[in-house]
Amino acid sequence: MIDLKLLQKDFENVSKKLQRKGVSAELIAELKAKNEALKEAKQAYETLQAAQNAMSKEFGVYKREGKDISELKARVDENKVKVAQAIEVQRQAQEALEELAMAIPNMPDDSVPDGEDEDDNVELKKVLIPREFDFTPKEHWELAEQNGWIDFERGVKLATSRFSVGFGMGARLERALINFMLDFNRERDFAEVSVPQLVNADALKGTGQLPKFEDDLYKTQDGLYLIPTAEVPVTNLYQDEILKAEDLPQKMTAYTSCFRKEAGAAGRDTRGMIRQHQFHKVELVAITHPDESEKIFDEMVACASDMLTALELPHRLVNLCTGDLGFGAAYTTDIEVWLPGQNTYREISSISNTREFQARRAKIRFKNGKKNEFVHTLNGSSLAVGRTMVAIMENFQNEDGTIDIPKVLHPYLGI
RNA sequence: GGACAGUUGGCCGAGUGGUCGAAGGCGCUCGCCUGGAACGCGAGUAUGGGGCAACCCAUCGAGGGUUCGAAUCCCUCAUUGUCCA
Repeated sequence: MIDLKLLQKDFENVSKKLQRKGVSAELIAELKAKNEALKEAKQAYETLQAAQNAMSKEFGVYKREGKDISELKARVDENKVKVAQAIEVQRQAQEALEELAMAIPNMPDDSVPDGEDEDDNVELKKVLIPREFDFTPKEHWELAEQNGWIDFERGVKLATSRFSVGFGMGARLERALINFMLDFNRERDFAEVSVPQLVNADALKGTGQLPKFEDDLYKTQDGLYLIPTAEVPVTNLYQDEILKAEDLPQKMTAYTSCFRKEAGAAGRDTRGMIRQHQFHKVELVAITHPDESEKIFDEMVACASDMLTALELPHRLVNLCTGDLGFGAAYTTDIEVWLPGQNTYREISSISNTREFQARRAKIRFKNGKKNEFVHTLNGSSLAVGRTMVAIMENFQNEDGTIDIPKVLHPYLGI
């Protein structure tokens, strides 16, 4: 959630920044008006309630002294009606404000380039030079089927489209990658955590998936949701807590399955395992002191990029433009891996600094001296496991369709 | 699934209708004491919101109700423990 105090104090600036993110000026003005309306309603209620409380105290005195209370009770009863009305006004103002505020995205950092969509993202750097093929490289689904690694049809049989089944090396490689990634991250001081893969609505509100993106989530009959990313349970570990300054930063890594309806992606990446309803991902999450978040962001980007380098996978870093930036992010670096079969770079990791945006929603604070302040939260994939498999298949393929395994994974596969 | 018992501040723990945002203890902070420390003594020590401030509002697992007034009574839910199936 954006800082409503800042909105009041520096309306022009906040408005300008949010408009870069596509929020209309009218909506921002409305947010300010609703915030002011709530403040007014609160003050009205509190004044009446203070009177009510004072009279109630008097009541005790009257009773003790055996005085006649009928006149006092009449006054109190009269005020009570007003209090009830004021509460209702405040409740409505609160609801109206929250509904609006929760649907407003984070302000993009000044460093975020303007742009419509992914075509306007700015390349920061390339790492490793893609290999030259002396044959036409195949796409991963062909290789996956040829090697018997992935069975797409049986995935559909068991569930529906966008599900797949791993067999043999297809299954083993997945597990090897997960272990490799977790070990790699742990060596860089990201502590491993194992978290629930179903969460409640509060957790999803905390990280920003709810209320706006409910359509993309699988929901159970008990009101729990399957997580779309480990970012949700890991970040919310500290929901509604006040951390000690010396406990920061909290750097964590977690492996989970991720579940997404991909509601807005009809027709995109329908073949292969680029865009599945269920996929595996190793995630990095950091909870930091505000002064430290940019430094740790760089660490996270380096961690994911170095992991790809260790896997010998060519990739590039791009700075997301305003149009491609996620709801909660102040700025994001995507890492795109080279896919020779598709002859293009595709996203394999996305690292974001949300600054206070999630911390304010999830009420994650720390003691800064005497004062409680919001932490900064960051998250990033390192890496999406399925897409890493895709990248390995396409980059390590031989002319006969066999696939080599990156050296760094050999110990994990007993080769 | 059923029965019973819990859920109070950083922690432990008292509190069954008003002076309770909450005794007492531990911990922590500051001061005194000391060559320095321990001990001892004194003061302070929840969170959010509003106000320059005095101060005001809210919060005792969550939500609702009774009442002029609820940590305390009633209802629902969550959760923990123990026992039963």
